[in-house]
Amino acid sequence: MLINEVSKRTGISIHTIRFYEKSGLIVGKQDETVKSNNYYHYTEETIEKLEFIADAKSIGFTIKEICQIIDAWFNDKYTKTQKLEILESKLVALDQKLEEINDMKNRISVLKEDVLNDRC
Amino acid sequence: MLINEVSKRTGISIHTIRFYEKSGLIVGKQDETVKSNNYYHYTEETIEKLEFIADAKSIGFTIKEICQIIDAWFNDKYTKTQKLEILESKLVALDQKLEEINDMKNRISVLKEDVLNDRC
DNA sequence: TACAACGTGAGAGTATAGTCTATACTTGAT
DNA sequence: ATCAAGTATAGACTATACTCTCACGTTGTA
Repeated sequence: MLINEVSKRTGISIHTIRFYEKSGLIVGKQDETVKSNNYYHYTEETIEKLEFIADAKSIGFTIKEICQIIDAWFNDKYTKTQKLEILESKLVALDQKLEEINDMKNRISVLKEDVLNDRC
Repeated sequence: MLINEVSKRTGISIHTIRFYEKSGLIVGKQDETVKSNNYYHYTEETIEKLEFIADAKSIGFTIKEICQIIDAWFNDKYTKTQKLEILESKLVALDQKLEEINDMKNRISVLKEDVLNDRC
């Protein structure tokens, strides 16, 4: 499928998709047999990746980190052991985030109590 | 205390502290009785705020959001009801983040299993 | 009194993650 | 054949959150 369809299916703008391609998150293929244009073609894999990217971004992963995860997922850039290490490190980071968020919830709850009881 | 001490106690650079002051997150007071300089003086409240800011930033709150929380905490800019609404909305946002992070943990665990079993 | 260390304000520079514009070529429907 | 809509490339622009530099005045110790 062409970029327009990818954009429509994911809700991610064409500009942003191109930006992600430049950043190495996704890869389109040009059809060698067609010489009149240099249009990029994308597959279902791109859709999957873009959906993953959207979720990963919303929880605070940077593009570099997302790139690592995608490489550990789709590419042969890393060995099996390296892939497992990368994924494990992300799980550890997520556990830490869970903890930090729970701490923050407690702190804000205390603030709320303080406001409620005019201690603030 | 002066900015240098604030910086040393919080580990936040003087530049960043000034940036936070410009952004409205913290406020220093100039001593009116001293006319030879215009040094800003900070209190323990500033230290508390800066520690809160560091934690809030690390879980993904933007400066605008942190500003809102601090105003709901220290300022009289908002009514009691408004303060409670702001704090409640942040708690809801944090609960949503917890959910998203747990979802991402599951997804990455699946990827890990796939790599482990050479399905990837 | 010299001078290093500290303080201020203004503004330039950097990194990240887009977002938009301009130019030019291609495709597809009429 | 025409022309709107789609595509590619390069590069400019924006927002956020710093980070650094410069110029210059102040303070405190030798």
